[in-house]
Amino acid sequence: MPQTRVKDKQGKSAKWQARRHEIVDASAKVFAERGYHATSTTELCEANGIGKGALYYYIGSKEQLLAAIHDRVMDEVMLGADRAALAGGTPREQLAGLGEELLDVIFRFPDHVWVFLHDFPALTGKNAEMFRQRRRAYERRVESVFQQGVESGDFRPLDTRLAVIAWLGMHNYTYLSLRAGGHFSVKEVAKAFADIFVWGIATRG
Amino acid sequence: MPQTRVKDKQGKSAKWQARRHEIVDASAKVFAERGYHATSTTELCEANGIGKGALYYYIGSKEQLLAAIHDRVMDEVMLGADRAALAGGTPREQLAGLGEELLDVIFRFPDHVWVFLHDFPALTGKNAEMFRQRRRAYERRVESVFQQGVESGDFRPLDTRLAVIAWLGMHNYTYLSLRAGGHFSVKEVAKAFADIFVWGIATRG
DNA sequence: ATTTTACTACTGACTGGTCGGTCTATTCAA
DNA sequence: TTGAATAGACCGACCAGTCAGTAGTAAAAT
Repeated sequence: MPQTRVKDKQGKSAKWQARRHEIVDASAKVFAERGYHATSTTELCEANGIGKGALYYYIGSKEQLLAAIHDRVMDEVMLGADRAALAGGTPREQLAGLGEELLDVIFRFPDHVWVFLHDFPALTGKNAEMFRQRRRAYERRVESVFQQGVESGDFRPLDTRLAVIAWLGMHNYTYLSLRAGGHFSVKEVAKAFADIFVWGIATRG
Repeated sequence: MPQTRVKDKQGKSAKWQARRHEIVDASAKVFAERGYHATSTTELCEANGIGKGALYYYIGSKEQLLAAIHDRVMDEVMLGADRAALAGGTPREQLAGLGEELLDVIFRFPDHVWVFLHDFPALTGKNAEMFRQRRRAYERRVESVFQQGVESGDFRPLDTRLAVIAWLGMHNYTYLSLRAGGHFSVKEVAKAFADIFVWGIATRG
């Protein structure tokens, strides 16, 4: 059993994993610009400066590449949710933390997120099922914060499902309008959104 | 110059326009289910029960069909904004009216809206420019309500651009989660969203 | 009343080209 | 000398769009 060439359980070296990672990231950019279905594997080869053989050596198939981009987004989103949960605080603070973490992912991985929110219907079979499960898991985490807030009396009684839809839409949709390095920073947007959602926009009476 | 066969300025009869309308609507459904790029013109023929010749006799090209679906959505959205403006009221009432009209379009034309929000990057040249202009025009209308509210003191001072992005995201994103005939009615969702946005979710102190 | 003309509405075979993916051959590092 | 890494020719399938032809019908001409 050789020890110099270290391989993981899929039988691939760390070097292979790193190169694959690079290719996934570069391809996400192309998908974000042209769309998944509209991007040919030949274009992916050009963007990565490699031939078809090398491309398929790393990605397996076009759909597996798409799934890898989705995984990357969900990994980051879940990590952000973990950090927000670890920070603790009142339901209001929890919600603000969750929002800032989500916006942070959207600003740090704009291409991946674009692909994630646009081309998920192209996933089939097991890939689609995995995607749906992870997405649902995240939505449940958000919903539980709303439920806690209602129970503790911090939030007024409300339909938590509708609140989740409103909150997710408000944050996710920024991938269309806001970019890193643009007019607003993550913290500014997160603050403004948390204020609107928690306190509303009406003047106090 | 014959008078019996009535044609419009494009030289097409009312009958032709009606049939085209049917084909646009049926095609929107297929695009929503399978995606614009993933749908072949042969599939569109099958869905409409016609051959290639007839399809192109009515649609001109695949992209013109896509543009027609976009026009249909924007026409309805603008009509809704007109109705909301005509109803008048305070900035708060204006905003609530605008939200209900927008959600109404999303519930009445779920397929068209799905295509509108998913496949707009496939529009090119003049089609893309027209789409962008109309979208911007609508966003300006929404923003002006926020500006009026801030000026009148009904709304607290806020960045109106960020507020528009938050408001649009909250409403538009429902196309993913909410369907007509589902658990919630348009009025329920509109009410819940207006309450959250205007008053926030925190309990009053 | 009947033929001719003109035009709408439509078919489906066909075209040039592109697609995702495979395969054989080759390079190169260890 | 072995196997990881790579190129690019190649494959069958499928793509958007075209075209020659035609059935049906309403208007015009006879």
